[in-house]
Amino acid sequence: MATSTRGRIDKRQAILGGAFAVFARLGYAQACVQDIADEAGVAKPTVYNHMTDKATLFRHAVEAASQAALDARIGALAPLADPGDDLAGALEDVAHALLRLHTDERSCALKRLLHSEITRFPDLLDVVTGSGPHHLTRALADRLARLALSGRLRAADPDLAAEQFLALLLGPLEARSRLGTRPIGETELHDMARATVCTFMRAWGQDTP
Amino acid sequence: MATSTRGRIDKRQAILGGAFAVFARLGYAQACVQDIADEAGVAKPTVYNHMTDKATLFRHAVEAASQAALDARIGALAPLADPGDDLAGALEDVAHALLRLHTDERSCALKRLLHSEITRFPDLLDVVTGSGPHHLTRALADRLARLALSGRLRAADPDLAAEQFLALLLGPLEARSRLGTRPIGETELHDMARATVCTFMRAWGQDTP
DNA sequence: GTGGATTTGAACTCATGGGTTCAATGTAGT
DNA sequence: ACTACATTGAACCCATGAGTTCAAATCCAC
Repeated sequence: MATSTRGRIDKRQAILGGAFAVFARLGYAQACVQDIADEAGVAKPTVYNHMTDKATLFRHAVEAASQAALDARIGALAPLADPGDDLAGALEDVAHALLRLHTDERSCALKRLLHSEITRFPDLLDVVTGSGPHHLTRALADRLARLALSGRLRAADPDLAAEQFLALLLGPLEARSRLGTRPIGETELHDMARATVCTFMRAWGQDTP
Repeated sequence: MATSTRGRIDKRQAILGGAFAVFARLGYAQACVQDIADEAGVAKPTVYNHMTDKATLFRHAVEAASQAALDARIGALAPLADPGDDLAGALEDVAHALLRLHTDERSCALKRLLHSEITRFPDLLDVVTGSGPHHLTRALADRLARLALSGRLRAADPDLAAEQFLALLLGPLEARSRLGTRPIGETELHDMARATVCTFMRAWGQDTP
């Protein structure tokens, strides 16, 4: 047939990718395995050749997407390693990058899937605590602790500072994006990043200017 | 006995209540109408006597629960109408009340349902924008504007202040409650409220004390 | 009581979809 | 070329559950 089956390419990747795409589009219950197989360009028995269940298929797909999202987010913290002499500017860059990463299609879908299926798949909590906001908070706290040590931020409680920075940044997202159904314009993202950094520096910047 | 259709109205409430309970427990797709009828203490045809669809049943149940949640949350802002001379204390009371309201069983279930079914029921967005965080933010912004007028807060942008207060307060909830699957202790709630108010006052309190 | 509407249980129809089977058809490695 | 295995399409089995039908039971106003 004219299908794209080229030898022994690892179909597993195609299946996981297609699975996440379909789950993201339809949710767990509404996604049927045939749709996933079609999306992956693969026959249905092939899916069951690699994954025993629809459930484990879901788990693996979410796990992979979750890990990828975490890597990207932690990577976005890089400018804080050497912020130069414009700390607020570096924070704003990081804030904007994080906003972009949290508003893209896959991230919104991932968040929806986690929220909706967490009762049916309680073991996804391990994936979340392993790659969810907790790890990102810790990574950010590490950066902030360094900055506090060099006297550019209040020294007290970098964990709390990181938690509040992310809260200030990402909290308004839900309402503004209408639960992730509305894209947010680039200028609005910049405004949100600036407002976050401005308030954050008032609360956590070096006192006695 | 007030109306000639008393029975009808009673059953309708029971059905809506049971529907929300079952939807909250199982999600939309997994909840079957028979379960809902049982939960409501009613026969299945009676459900279809009041609601044409499983879908409209879901809509009405979510709408009712959403409205109730909004009323409670806006009610929790009351102490800000007359905060006395301890503004931080009043803010902390409000913060704590809001945290309690956002962590109870029904609120978590409601949030899960909205996130998971928003793609299948886009019209629920109207319910959300009508009774979701947006209205709460506006109500809080009104209170903060009054306080700013009397010189007890920075005057600039009460809308932003309200948005950031709620973000600081509710943003950390997601990670701490593990997506709503873990109850948060009373002392931890108090700590969160205090940390929020402390940071909020540093950023938005009257400058030059 | 009586009559009209409502509720009820049980059985029914029908569509969906998870998971399997199987014979035919590649595809690798040797 | 030959063998061992992966893949494929199509059909199949079977559980689940939405929505309906209907006769019997129940309720309410008058």
